[in-house]
Amino acid sequence: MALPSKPVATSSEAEAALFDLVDVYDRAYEAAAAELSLSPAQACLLGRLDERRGMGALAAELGCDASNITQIVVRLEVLGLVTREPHPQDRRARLVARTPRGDEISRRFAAAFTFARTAVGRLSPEEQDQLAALLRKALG
Amino acid sequence: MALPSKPVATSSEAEAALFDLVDVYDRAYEAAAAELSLSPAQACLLGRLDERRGMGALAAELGCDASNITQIVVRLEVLGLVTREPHPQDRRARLVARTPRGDEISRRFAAAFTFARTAVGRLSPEEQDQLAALLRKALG
DNA sequence: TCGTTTGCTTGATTGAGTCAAGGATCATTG
DNA sequence: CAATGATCCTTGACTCAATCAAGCAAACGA
Repeated sequence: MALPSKPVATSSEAEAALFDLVDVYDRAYEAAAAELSLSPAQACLLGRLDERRGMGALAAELGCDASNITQIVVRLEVLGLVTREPHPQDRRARLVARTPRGDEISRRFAAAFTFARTAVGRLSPEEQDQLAALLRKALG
Repeated sequence: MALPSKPVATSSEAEAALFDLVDVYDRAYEAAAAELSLSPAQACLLGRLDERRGMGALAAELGCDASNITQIVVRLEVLGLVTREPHPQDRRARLVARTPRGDEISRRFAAAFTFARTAVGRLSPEEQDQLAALLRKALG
């Protein structure tokens, strides 16, 4: 399990609540991935393949090196969850697509990662709107 | 940079705001650590040493294997940021403590990780209370 | 005292992440 | 067209995080 991104000292109640939220969220994400024998990175990538994409697009969106994507995609390919098809127009490029089994695993991951749904579900509709508005304002 | 712990599909505005918050938070934490040439794990551990602690206590608190802590502490030790002192009563145990330089780096990390402070600071005091209450309720 | 538990380390392995370098293809331009 | 340069991706080398199995040494308990 990844070490929490969490300082010790918190100067306000709201900050402390943010810390706890992020911590619990990250752990829940990791646990949901582990249920399906995926790493968080694999789950993340798989979840972005509702439509097939190029390696470069994935790297840009996820903010990491292209060679990192290559690595993760290769592992997903070995697991039979994605394929790398040739790009019809550009023979340099590869399009990553989920296999049917990849679709199934992705669906099961979405079902397993209940944290956000559950947390939001504890609030009334008005509270949910409030929370969304406050977070948006806090995010600037 | 770590891949975001973020699904694509979000069923509500509040959920989407949570995703964004976690994503931005984690990246900010990583960036603040990088400013000081620390990994997130190193920054996390260093931040927990306001008082000296045993390896086991750190592992338990951070929810990982003791050998992982050993590894990270060794690197921090090489950097001159922590020491491992013998435990006065128990000769099996080691107490990890920050060096003066470790204190300085830790202080600078806390200063560099402005995200939570800044985010909360965008809210009025009443809004901060609201946010804290909503998050606590959502966390269950 | 003897066996067990505790606290930590070591070694091996896997995966994420970055960087540098290179091959292949595309696109442009002279 | 041919040459040049940019783009897309892969490979290799490396660092760090994380886990597991094994083991040592000290403490503890019967």
